[in-house]
Amino acid sequence: MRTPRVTRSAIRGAPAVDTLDEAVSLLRDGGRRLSLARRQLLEGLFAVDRPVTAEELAAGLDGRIPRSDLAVVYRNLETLEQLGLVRHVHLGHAPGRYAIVRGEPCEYLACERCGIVTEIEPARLDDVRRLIEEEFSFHASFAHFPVGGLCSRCALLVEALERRT
Amino acid sequence: MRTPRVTRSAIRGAPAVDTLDEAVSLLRDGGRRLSLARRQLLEGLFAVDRPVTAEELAAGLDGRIPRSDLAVVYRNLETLEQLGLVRHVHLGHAPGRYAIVRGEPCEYLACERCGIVTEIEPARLDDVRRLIEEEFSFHASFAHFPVGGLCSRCALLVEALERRT
DNA sequence: TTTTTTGCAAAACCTTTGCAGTTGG
DNA sequence: CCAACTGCAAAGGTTTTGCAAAAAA
Repeated sequence: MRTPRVTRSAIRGAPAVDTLDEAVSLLRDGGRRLSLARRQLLEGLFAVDRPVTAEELAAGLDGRIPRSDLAVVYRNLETLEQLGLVRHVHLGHAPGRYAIVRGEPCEYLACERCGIVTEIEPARLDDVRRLIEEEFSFHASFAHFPVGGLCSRCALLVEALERRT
Repeated sequence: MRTPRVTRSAIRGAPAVDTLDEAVSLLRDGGRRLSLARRQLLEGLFAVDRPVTAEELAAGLDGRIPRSDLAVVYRNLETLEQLGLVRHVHLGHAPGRYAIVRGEPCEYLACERCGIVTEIEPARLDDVRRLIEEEFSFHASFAHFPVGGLCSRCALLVEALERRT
């Protein structure tokens, strides 16, 4: 783990960021400035409202915002994440995906074979979390690193392949 | 996901590889040759018997095996993984760690704050797996991507930090 | 005006690939 | 002998860093 760090957004019940104005306030509260690049980044994140890569953001989200510098995008995502306005998820080996913090973080199941990703409302994983908590005293979260494994389709496929061995 | 691929080792109940001789047999069965580099790699993996990085292997595992070329190490780990002799795990943002397939794959809990990694005997996660299977028809595994979250120490710490906000 | 942020270039980091030469079977 | 493998160098993909110039407060 390179940078152990826990932000507002990592915590259940952390306040959501519902509007650009609210985001701007939080930015200012954190002693940071609202640069043009920053405003456009936030606009893009609000506009798509799904986890996107830094690359996609720098490329302008298909014309939704002006293109910009990739390094600046990364730097600003990092800043916004520290302030709890943004969070990111690692889906398999793919580049990280960033999203504005709106309500509860989504959690994810990611098939390691076909790459399909399923969003899960956190409450639906509470039993799983409880079980892990009881057994291991560990507070599991699948918002930053998803549940890995095989989707039902791939599981069947793999089972079939195995039988033919 | 760059390379969707499922190997012998990803499957519960896949045969263990307990000795170098056995590994060599499986290598030959797969139509591959036992080069010096390959033998030394296997020796190293058997010697440490814990997940190590390609870098550590190329550096000779602190003198346990001769140093070697990193690209060759990666290529051979890939080969061995395809044959089901090796598997790897991604712990946080760190480089992948490779281990010989000995019995059941370990599964892991990885704290996202302090980086501590806990090995879990797979059977102890069967209830969790069952719950996820029933609810989402998804076959979870925490051998390749661990359970993320906070260890109890960090959870307490974060809670304390939160209260002071 | 002062501190923060940008823009660009370069590097860092992990991993893969190409290719000429060597080796294992 | 010949396919498989090595060794080296180079590139690929993602993310970070350094620094002079520009912009925010």
